[in-house]
Amino acid sequence: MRTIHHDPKDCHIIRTVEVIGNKWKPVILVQLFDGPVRFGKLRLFIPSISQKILTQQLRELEQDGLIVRNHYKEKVPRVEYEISEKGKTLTPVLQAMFDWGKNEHPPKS
Amino acid sequence: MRTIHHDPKDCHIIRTVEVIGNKWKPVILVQLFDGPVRFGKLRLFIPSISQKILTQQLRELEQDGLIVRNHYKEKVPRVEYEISEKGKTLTPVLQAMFDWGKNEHPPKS
DNA sequence: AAAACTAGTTTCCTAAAGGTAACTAAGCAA
DNA sequence: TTGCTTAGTTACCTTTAGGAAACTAGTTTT
Repeated sequence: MRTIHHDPKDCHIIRTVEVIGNKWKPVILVQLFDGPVRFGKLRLFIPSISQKILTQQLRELEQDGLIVRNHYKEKVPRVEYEISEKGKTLTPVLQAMFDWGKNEHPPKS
Repeated sequence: MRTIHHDPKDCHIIRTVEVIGNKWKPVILVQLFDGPVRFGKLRLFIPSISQKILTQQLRELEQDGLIVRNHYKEKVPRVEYEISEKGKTLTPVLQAMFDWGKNEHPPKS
């Protein structure tokens, strides 16, 4: 895996980090792996994220083609986010991160 | 994988992100998976990182027990960094990130 | 004695990320 | 018509991350 990167974009790891290497995106994506979720439910599932940041991260994930936003214009506005086909290719990454946090780096006491 | 996290630390993904979810740590760790590397070599392998940030990230990785710093007091100072046993448990995470960047998110043109 | 090499540290600065709180718009319900 | 709900937006601010450049200290080569 060791190589010199003249252009940072030549590094596979750097490109991955640019897409999901921030505080919230992995958390959001994991929620969506179990099926589509509404905006309000995401706020419930991740209480420590602010509304502004949640919206912002969802927009970026949509722009990167990892999730799909479905706006149902019913009586009351309903917006559901679901993982895209490209998003599903991240399963091994997120599963490995989940497993590591669970098994190799559990909360202290 | 979906669960409500009252305390953010209860989320396995969040704990993982806190340790390796920044711009440089995954890149540094990947370099070390192929064997111990000297400070100067790391700078060559990752030309886009600044010296200050490289030192800082290495210190944090050492504090988190993911790497080991070996200072050989020879004629000319020689410092080698190597992956620790705990660091090796991150292999599935970093391998998945590497593979995703390579196969599912290649550089455009 | 001067210059170079290794592995840093220090200071100062900019940019990006994240957070709080208040506001919005459309529809519905009392 | 006042208020509730959903899914936001906006303005403002703080914190964190990252970077450039200069300096350091011990040794070694010329």
